[in-house]
Amino acid sequence: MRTRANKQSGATIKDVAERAGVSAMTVSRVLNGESRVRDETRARVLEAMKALDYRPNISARSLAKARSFFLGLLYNNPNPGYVSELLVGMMNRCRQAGYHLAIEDSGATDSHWANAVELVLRTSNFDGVILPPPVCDFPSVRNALEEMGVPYVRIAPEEDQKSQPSVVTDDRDAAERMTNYLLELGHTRIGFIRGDTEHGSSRQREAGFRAALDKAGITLRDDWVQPGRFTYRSGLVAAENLLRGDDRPTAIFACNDDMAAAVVAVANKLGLDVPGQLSVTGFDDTQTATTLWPQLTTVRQPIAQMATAAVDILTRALEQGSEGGNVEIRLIPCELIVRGSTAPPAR
Amino acid sequence: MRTRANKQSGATIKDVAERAGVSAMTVSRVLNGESRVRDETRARVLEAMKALDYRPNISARSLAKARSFFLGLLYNNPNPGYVSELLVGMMNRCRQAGYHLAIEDSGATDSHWANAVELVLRTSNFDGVILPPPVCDFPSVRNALEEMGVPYVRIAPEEDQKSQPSVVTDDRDAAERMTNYLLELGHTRIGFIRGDTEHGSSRQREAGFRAALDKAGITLRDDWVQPGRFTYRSGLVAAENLLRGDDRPTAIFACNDDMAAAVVAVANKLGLDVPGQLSVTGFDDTQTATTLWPQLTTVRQPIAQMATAAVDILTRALEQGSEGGNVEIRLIPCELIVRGSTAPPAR
DNA sequence: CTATCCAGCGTTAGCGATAGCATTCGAGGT
DNA sequence: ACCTCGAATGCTATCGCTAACGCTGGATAG
Repeated sequence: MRTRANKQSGATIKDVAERAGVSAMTVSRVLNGESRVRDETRARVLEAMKALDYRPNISARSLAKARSFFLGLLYNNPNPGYVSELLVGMMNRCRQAGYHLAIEDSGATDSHWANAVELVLRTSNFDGVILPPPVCDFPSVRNALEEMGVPYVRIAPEEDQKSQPSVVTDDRDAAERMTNYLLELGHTRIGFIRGDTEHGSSRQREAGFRAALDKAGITLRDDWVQPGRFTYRSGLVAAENLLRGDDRPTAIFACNDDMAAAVVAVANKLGLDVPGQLSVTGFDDTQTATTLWPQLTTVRQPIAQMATAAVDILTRALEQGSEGGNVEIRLIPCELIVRGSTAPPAR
Repeated sequence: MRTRANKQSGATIKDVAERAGVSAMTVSRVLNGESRVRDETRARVLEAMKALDYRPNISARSLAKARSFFLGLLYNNPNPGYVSELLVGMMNRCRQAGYHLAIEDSGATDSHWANAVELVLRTSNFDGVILPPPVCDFPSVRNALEEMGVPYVRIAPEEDQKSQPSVVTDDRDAAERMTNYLLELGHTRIGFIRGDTEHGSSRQREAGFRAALDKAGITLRDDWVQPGRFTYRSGLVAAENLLRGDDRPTAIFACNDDMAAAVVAVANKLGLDVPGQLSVTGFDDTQTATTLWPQLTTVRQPIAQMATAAVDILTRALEQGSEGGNVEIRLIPCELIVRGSTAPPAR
């Protein structure tokens, strides 16, 4: 055939073999870094590869090895900063491990994903898949993956933390620490803005927040807990509800940085000084946290590190096949970052 | 062989063929939606596929067709918001066109990329590659791609705009329009913060800015043009230089939103009211623009749309092979977005 | 009534690489 | 001198799919 549109217009493994005076198998061995090749032979092969500008055909390799060396990231349009960091962490480790990373989105909710995932997997043959939140908690996605026998690792899942390999954080604990920090500053009138209820982390954070208040013996006012959806816009509404009137909190714990940014914006509009009259805390330490004035006191999730860990777990599992019976869980702790948006309450 | 680690533990095309009582070739035809199959036969095949839960092996197909149906995005860690929008636009079109998107990063500069790109292409067999800024202007990357014969499309390139398929914007014109808007508000004392000189768009924007001032007969003070690198931090420095002392501009044109955010932050620190005492404009309309208070007057680049266009050009070129001799260039215009960060100057 | 044509399908021959043995060959044991 | 053994390499059969071409039988043209 030898189409000219064929990418493999260059040399194939056979050409290299011929030129080096060995069999194709030996070239393959050199290619895969196997040991049973004499140094001199290896040198000849390498030279031939260079001379012919040989490039192995990945599809052929994938077919023969029944591996694609592609990992899929199935994500659901969360925060750009979050995704961006995920990608950085993943790509680093992928490169090290000799994998490539493909991304698939379906800006839809749980139900839409069932089909989307099926379609993706039908046309892609990923060796494994990584599920960040909130996709990691979509039952339909997990079902589809399990039915198709595709290994996956979840990042910061809420459900079934122990049954499947995953990377988890200590959101709850971090939220408690953050709240304690506010208490130590002297705040007792603290408002709270929830995150998207679809995300398990929202519940974790609220639990930590409440636990800290409980331990301090402070009763939380119902109207000081406002719903939010992790978006700036939802934060605006929540902040207005919390700050309207004179009987307002002296500190607000927002479940992520974007909503905290909204709180700062509303405070500015109302002429409230941050942090003089109102302390604000965020969560995630995304770029937003340092793009504001004042910069946000927040909790850093080492997202890139989590992503790296996820790839790590996945590739390791792939290398050792299905034998390694035990599911690997890795805990990555959060860190409290104190910046300019918090101060002791005005008296 | 029939490894059990083999993904293809399920049915192959032959099994389907057998069950449907046809040849494998016919199944392949059904799979690829070719027409020369009787409806009844097609139905039998489809049924057999469903019954056996058949999933085509992508590697085998890629090998036979000499196409991978994977596109690569080579990016260089710009702004998360930018990347995020790129991804959205690309993935949508990719899905429609039956392609997958893989991303590759090498948080390095031009020189580092030469090797990185080679390595990537040696281990990936993308059908084509998309180069957003600033990678699109790295000669080493383009050379590598051309040597390896991999088609590529550039987004918003500065060099060689006409020699290769690309998606371009009217940065220059948009900057001029933005400047005119400030002039119309009555500003004559306008400061400017440059972007990263590695990005061609920086120069375009500055050119547009200067052109508008020229036409209005306003001479630009040298110390009112400050360097910047598109980062928030560089914006802080630039803003402090512009705003220190009393003889300061009444408006500042920052080359992107993050730097504009920094200007707002510095203004707040100095007790300058935005927009009352200082108008600020950004560029890109990233998330930052609406996460601030006041929200930024800025220029929206329809990034997602540009990304879509890039995929479009690339896939179209791939479908028609190397025949379609003419290079496709698509221009996507920017849009001026007026928000709260600009107002007439105080008198 | 025969030649032509084409829709509909099958056969064959790869695509480029790797797995699993088979083979060779020299070193060391007895 | 014979045998065993293991390191280095080759042979062959796939991996699953598709391109290219070949065959068939009925519709159509003349």
